[in-house]
Amino acid sequence: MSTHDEILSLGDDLMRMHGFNAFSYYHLADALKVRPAAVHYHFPTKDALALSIVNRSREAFHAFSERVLLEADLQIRLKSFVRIFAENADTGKICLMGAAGADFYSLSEDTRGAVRLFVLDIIAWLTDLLDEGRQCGDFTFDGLPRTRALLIATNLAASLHMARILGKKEFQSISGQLVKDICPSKKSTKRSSSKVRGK
Amino acid sequence: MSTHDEILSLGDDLMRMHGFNAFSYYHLADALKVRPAAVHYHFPTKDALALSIVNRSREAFHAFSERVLLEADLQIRLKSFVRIFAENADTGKICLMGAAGADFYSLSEDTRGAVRLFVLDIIAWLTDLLDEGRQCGDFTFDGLPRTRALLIATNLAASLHMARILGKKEFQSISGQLVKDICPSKKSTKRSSSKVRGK
DNA sequence: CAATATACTTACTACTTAGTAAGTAGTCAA
DNA sequence: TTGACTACTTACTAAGTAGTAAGTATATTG
Repeated sequence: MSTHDEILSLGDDLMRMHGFNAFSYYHLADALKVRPAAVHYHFPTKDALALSIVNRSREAFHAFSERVLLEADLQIRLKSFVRIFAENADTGKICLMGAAGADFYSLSEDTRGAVRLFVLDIIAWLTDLLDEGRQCGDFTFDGLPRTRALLIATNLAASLHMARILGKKEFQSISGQLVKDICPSKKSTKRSSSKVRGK
Repeated sequence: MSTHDEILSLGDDLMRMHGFNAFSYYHLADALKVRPAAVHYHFPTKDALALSIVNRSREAFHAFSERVLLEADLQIRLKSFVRIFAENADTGKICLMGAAGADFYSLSEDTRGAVRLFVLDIIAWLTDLLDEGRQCGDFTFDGLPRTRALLIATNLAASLHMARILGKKEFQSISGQLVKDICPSKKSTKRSSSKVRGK
């Protein structure tokens, strides 16, 4: 991998592990065994780096959405989406939405715009998946597909914070129930369960 | 208010607006019209300040949970909880769970422990509310009350990120649907809505 | 009235930070 | 082979960082 791409990859890791204000050109340079000025050569300002990190993630999500089209089952598509977050929970990272949202006011207007487009892409993809899934009976939920997409995205994003604070097992509880909530099963319905299950 | 308390209040604002690594002793001192050393007098290290900020929020939540006991209606208690987040959405701040979760690895073990206790308090309170509410028919949901509490807490936490990235209106959509999801209404059920409502 | 404690200030240190300017080694094309 | 281009390096600056040491004004108390 080129130095350019290694900076982007490490920058993404650092941004989602420690936050945009918690790493410096020195940290990047030191880890990649180059001088800080080499990082400035590829990304003149820290904001230029942030912008590239966000756009790289956006491209990665486009690649994901193309890849997942090979899978016909909509429930499995959803689970593939959840798996992206599960991998981050394992490594202790949060998602870019969570990281960029927390550091939002440290970013330039351009970078905030890129974050906005990135999140809109995710919400649009999830909205379409849910809409299509409800029409064919693969998913069951109340309200607008877009609102449900926002609910699921916020669940997954903050689950990564929960995994850090309370432990990785919490991610499994949250994401497991989240999938159950919208995937209709044969045995149980919303109403019947209100008394049989305990605390 | 004393300088000590003003530092705590402003520190809390800055931590939740810009992040733990995005403000300095100078920022605090400058805003409060004192010298940076005065801030060190009250909070010798930045970590001591972070710890106090977290414990202050925990105490504030205890006060909230006592206050809300005056309200008998469990649905209204839930809405009071949601209102705390709505106020943050308005001012552009995120919640301490979201902020401390993002900056988790910049905090000391002691402070992380305090964050854990703070989040556990919230989850315990919400779990009890949901459990009691399901038993008396005020709330309807699948799964364990604690899991549902985690789902609601993560929804609200990341909704504040969404409010920053996509706009404040998104918070209303998310929190509105979240409340609808568990508050049984007379007219609509989970199943009947799957075709009448559009995208 | 003297001693003590509180809540600061001034003055400082050692270090980190993003960013720049100028130079260099290697490649590649005309 | 010369001249440009890429991908760096060395060397530097100005500003910001957490944290410390010593001094000071003002109450409070024995």
